[in-house]
Amino acid sequence: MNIDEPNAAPGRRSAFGEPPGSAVGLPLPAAFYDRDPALVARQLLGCVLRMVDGHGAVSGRIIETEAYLGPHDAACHAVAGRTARTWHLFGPPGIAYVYFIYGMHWCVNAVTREDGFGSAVLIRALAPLEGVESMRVRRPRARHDAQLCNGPGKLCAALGIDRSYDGASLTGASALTIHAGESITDDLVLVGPRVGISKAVELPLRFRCDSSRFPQPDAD
DNA sequence: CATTTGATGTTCT
DNA sequence: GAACATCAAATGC
Repeated sequence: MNIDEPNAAPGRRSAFGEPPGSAVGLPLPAAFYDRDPALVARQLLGCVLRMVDGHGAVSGRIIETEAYLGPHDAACHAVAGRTARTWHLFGPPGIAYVYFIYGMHWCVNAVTREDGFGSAVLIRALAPLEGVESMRVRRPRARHDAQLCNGPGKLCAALGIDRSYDGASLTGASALTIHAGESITDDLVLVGPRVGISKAVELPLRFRCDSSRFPQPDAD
């Protein structure tokens, strides 16, 4: 796979037997994540975050991300150093950094750059792809399917991501993975400052795209 | 519609 | 003790 174009057509479809139209590709390799988190955040748009448990696959296309650059970035958890909480944020590229926020929500990041450097990309929103029924069970208060995964806490609830996935590999051979998906051209990408940041520079580090342009999952 | 507020607990100052 | 990479219900138009 060419990590500079992870969603390019060749090799996009995986051999894992996804239903036709799921557009789930190969798991992204660790080298994909061993780069500038802002670039990784942009290129994760259109890729697929996927959880496989005893009940089957639950997944969604990534439609919003946020980059956290490193210890020099006042909004990044790495500013506090490598503590028990941020241990995996400083881990090798391609693992998950999962943390608990506001007393009730989990958030999942893809760790970027080399082992020992604390930077990551927060996965902020998904467009549901597989396992919508499981998502509805896990998020009974969501009134519409469009609201199952349209926030960082919501998508962790919908996929069942919690502390037990902190430090887990995202690159394959595990329950939680990120796969190549649909290519997102620049004209579909909206860029803005990070959400809810009072400190730190207001660089355009948030990336999002509209889910309506993607192939829709098969109706139930 | 938009804006405000309550829930809830960990982390850091 | 305050802040927090949030969510959903309640309130105000």
